[in-house]
Amino acid sequence: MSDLHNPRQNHLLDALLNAEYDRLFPELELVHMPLGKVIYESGEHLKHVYFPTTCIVSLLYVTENGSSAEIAVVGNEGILGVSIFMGGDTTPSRVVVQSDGYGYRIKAHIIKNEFNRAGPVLRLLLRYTQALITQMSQTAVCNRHHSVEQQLCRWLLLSLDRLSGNELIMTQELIANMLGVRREGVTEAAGKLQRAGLIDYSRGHIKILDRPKLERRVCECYHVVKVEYDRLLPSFHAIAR
Amino acid sequence: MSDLHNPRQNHLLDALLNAEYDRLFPELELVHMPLGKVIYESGEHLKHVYFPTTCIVSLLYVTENGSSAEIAVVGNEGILGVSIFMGGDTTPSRVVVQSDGYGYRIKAHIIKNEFNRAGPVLRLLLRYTQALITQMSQTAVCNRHHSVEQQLCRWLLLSLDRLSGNELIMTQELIANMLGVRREGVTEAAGKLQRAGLIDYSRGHIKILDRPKLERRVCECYHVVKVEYDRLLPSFHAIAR
DNA sequence: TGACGTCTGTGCGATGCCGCACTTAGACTC
DNA sequence: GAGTCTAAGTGCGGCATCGCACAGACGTCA
Repeated sequence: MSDLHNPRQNHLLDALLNAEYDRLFPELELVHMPLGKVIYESGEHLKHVYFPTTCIVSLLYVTENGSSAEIAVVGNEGILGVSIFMGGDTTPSRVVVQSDGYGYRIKAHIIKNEFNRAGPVLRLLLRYTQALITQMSQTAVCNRHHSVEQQLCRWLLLSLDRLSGNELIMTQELIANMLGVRREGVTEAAGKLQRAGLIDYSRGHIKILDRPKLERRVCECYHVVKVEYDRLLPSFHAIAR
Repeated sequence: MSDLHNPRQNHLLDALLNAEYDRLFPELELVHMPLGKVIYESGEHLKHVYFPTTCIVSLLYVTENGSSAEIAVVGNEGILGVSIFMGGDTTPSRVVVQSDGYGYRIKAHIIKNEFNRAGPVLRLLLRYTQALITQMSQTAVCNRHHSVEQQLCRWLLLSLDRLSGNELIMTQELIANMLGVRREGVTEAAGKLQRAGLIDYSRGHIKILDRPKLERRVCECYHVVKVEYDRLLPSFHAIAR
């Protein structure tokens, strides 16, 4: 495997002790996760958990009339498929790749076995799950109280935190689906940010020009979640090792 | 202790094997949970988990400007303070009693010890936590896409499911705080439901007259969550025993 | 180079919710 | 029975977002 791809790029895997890492390593399968790929369909029985390394993935809920809303974003800080070890084996959410990249996956029964050792892996995964719960809750509040523009800022920052560069490949149409708003609403909000010099975009490419200003314009929701992630998963090494 | 109060009124406690139940029983402390009582303040270090029996409790997130939104409802089907065993020891949410009643609490370190046995109690609590995650996620979607009236129906049904009778003690002002909308918005929605003969209310007393009609008027969110709870925590006995 | 498809911008009326102010109506107290 | 308090109803202007329609603008590929 090339230097390009290394399981330790995922923060959770990187936090493991050598003993656990060595047990899991042979079971890790590198997978390409292309833009738009549906990792789990709503209600589907989950066969693997995924540890994203360079991709970003969205957890979406889709309503009966076809509209959708993003519940959470997961990148190299996290894991997909928590319901496998939480005990449900499936969830009503749909999981879609939002930014092309790679990740490692591992068969459900392997991670379950590891989890059932009730050691550092269990503790790490549960702490991550709690951070995820915070993100979901804050999303609910944000949907209720904040403007499209603020939510767009939040979304950009969430994505940026999980990327190496400062450019996103993403159309306004797709962002609108994530946020559960109209495409025109995103156009308007993005236009404002562009005019203010915070971002620059064209035809599916978004460049972040001024992150500090973006952080000042975003609603509190972004910061609340970030603080909670940092608190729960600080130096990862301190938790699991 | 009178027959009125019995820990087995809480479904999670009721699902325990005798071995686990007998270990926990001496540690259970009956507590009155009066309307409006703040069980946990946002960010506070949690000292107990609570198993509601006759009360109903709301998980709220409060924004900087003072507006709030309910993230989830917990009654005798659940437990409060999941972050204790998830590993965070605290959460950014505020937890407030929404309907007067009782519950049992247990010291944090006791439930942690039990959890760390990695047996049926752990499995039960994690499955419950997953159900809770579903409720939170669906709340986020509902906040985004559904009308105040639909959300009021959902809220009424969620409360009703956790009560013995068909009457709620709750002002429209408080409901508005839970839903994160204006009081007048609730007045309008409740007026419609009353005129349609689904409910009857006056000065803080709400009677549900026609539950089936309420279920037909509610958005899908209610049903999605209910189905998931039933799936994850079916006959509780099957899980833990 | 030209044609087509996709992405983005704009204008419009409709709507649902907001914030505020004020009224009406039960319930409780003295 | 009068006064007081709280819960609930109503009216009005404002605003954000919606749904729809259509017009440019950029890329791609023949």
